[in-house]
Amino acid sequence: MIKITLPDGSVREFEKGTSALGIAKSISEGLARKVLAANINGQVWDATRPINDDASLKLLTWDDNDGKNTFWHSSAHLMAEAVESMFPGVKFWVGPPVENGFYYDMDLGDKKMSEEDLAALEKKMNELARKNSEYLRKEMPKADAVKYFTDKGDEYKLDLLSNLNDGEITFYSQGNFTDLCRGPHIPNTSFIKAIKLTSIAGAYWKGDEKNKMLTRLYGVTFPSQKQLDEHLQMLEEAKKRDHRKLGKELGIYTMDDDVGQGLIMWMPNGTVIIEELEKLAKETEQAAGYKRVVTPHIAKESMYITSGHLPYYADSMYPPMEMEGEKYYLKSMNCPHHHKIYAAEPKSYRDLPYRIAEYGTVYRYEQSGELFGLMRVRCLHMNDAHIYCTKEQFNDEFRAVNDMYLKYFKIFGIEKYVMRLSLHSPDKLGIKYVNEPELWKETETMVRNVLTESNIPFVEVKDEAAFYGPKIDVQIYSAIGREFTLATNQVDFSQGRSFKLEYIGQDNKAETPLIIHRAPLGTHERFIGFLLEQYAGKFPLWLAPVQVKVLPISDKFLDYAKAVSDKLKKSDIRSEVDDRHEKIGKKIRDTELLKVPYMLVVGEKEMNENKVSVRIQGKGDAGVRSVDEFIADAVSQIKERKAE
RNA sequence: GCCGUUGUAGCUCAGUGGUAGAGCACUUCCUUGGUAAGGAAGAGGUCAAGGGUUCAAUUCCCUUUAACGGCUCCA
Repeated sequence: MIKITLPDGSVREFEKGTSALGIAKSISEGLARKVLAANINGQVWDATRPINDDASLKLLTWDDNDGKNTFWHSSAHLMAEAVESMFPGVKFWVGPPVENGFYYDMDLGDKKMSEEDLAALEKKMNELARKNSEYLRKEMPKADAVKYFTDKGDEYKLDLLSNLNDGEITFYSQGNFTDLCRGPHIPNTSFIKAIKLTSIAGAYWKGDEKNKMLTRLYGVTFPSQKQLDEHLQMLEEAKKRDHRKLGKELGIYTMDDDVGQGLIMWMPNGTVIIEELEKLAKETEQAAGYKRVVTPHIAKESMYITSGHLPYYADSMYPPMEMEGEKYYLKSMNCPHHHKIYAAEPKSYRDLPYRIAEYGTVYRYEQSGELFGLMRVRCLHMNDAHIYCTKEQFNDEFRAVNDMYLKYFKIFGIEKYVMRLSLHSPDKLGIKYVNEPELWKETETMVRNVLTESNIPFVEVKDEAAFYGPKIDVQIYSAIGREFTLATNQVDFSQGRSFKLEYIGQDNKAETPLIIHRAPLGTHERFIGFLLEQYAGKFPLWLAPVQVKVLPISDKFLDYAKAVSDKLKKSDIRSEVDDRHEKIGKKIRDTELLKVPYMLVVGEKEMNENKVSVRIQGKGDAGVRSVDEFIADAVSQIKERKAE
């Protein structure tokens, strides 16, 4: 007999060699039908695998992440079985679960798979799933496994094997499919009730662009059709929030082939938002002791050699223009220009911290395949600033920048983000990172300490630093789930020396300042793209391009509507009149769809009493009020930058 | 940059080897209507661009270009 400790702490005895599934059955049949896998002593196991020693056990179902991942991993095997039956000779690489489903990478040889094959593959998978095939685990000596794949001519699995030790080799089979696999898997294929293959894509083998491109097939499965339907419904909803769709519908921005890829043209509505954001940034930065500067869009090659950017980023800069024997580059960052401003006048320690800010326009030649709506573009406007400070001042300065982020996040109601401490990778010193191991260590510790002291939760990621120092990135997710860096706060211990920046210390000796690069509002492009999705196009009053639309009941009240609108404009409220010859229902509908926060309906009653009938976007009729009352209220909401 | 898909009216999308269609938007007219779509008429397209096959190409093939889904990259 063995002793099994359950999650509630109770200990029960079972026959040696019983499985998690057997234990589930002893509790209830209903539970047993839901068990996908089990956590045994902290490790995820097959629910059917015999347990031979005392253990702690947690049964895993769809509601556990590990259970769900096991389900999707097993689905990937089922998909592979279907692919193998339709594409004989296919060689498989790996097929892991991912956030919303699973994929399998494969080499189809000279065969091609197109989206038309997906329906047939789904059908095949459904057939195979209904066979209730069990997932069978088999251990094998490494030598046998190597022989098996050598005979098969499968270089991919041989590559996987080369990283495994003897005694660790396990195979799983279901139906006619056998795969080298660590497992675990669900008990049998009948659990997989609803299947959707979502897309075909290319993916470099081992994620390295020098390697062969494999075919990656994505899918998602569920234990019931209802869950799949809900999932698909959710994806549809997410698409409605996509900033590219909303940006077009709301007249925020446009792009044009004649202008060029990734070059955003801000339309009047988008420009209003830009100006509001800049106003916020200027107020905030002025209060925090920043001075504003303005710098040109181009600079000579020599500056980017000094800065050290050219060797690292030449590929993603627009090629240089030649003028009178000099090469000029469009700037892809503002820092070098700002360093020149720092250097323009001698500095004493009394001048530090020296903080200069600019909404700088930079150009980056991003790879064409990476361009993505407003989130990844080639011309961007950065909420940039550089702080030059002493080592002693660093902590306070860096922390003040973090506080500024958090203040902004509160204004915009940003709650779903991840703070990422991005560190260097020691093996890439001198290649991707400046070769200063000691300074890296020192500054990384400084940054980590600021985060810890401020009680800000964060994750640490290696090999994501800037070439000149570690940084904190704020990671957000687009409506369709893509990850982006929204804002960034970086330490730079390198460029100060490259530019020979100095200040005279108390001891009358020249010192090099530390530099903080920061962009709490990121770029206009990415930030507004993010806001569009965050608000689903329903901007709070202070940001809304059109804040109020006055809707006359009929043309007879057009003059009154215009008078009301003019009065609003005098109080700096962005107001328009709907002067079309349409019925009020139509005007309301169209204004609702444009997500204008307030509609003021005016007819005979309102005109006679100098009032307006207020309607709130998405909420409906909010009653009659005097014009002055409405204005006072709106102005205070705008001034406070109220979230709603 | 790489793999795959797509490109038809301002927008969303049908359709076809014999020089194109809907809804919305737009223009004009009728209607002056009280809280999410009033009616009628009209205008609008080198069917992404270039080349090829064909008696004939928007449709089939090739190249280019752009967008989209991924991969790689992201100071």
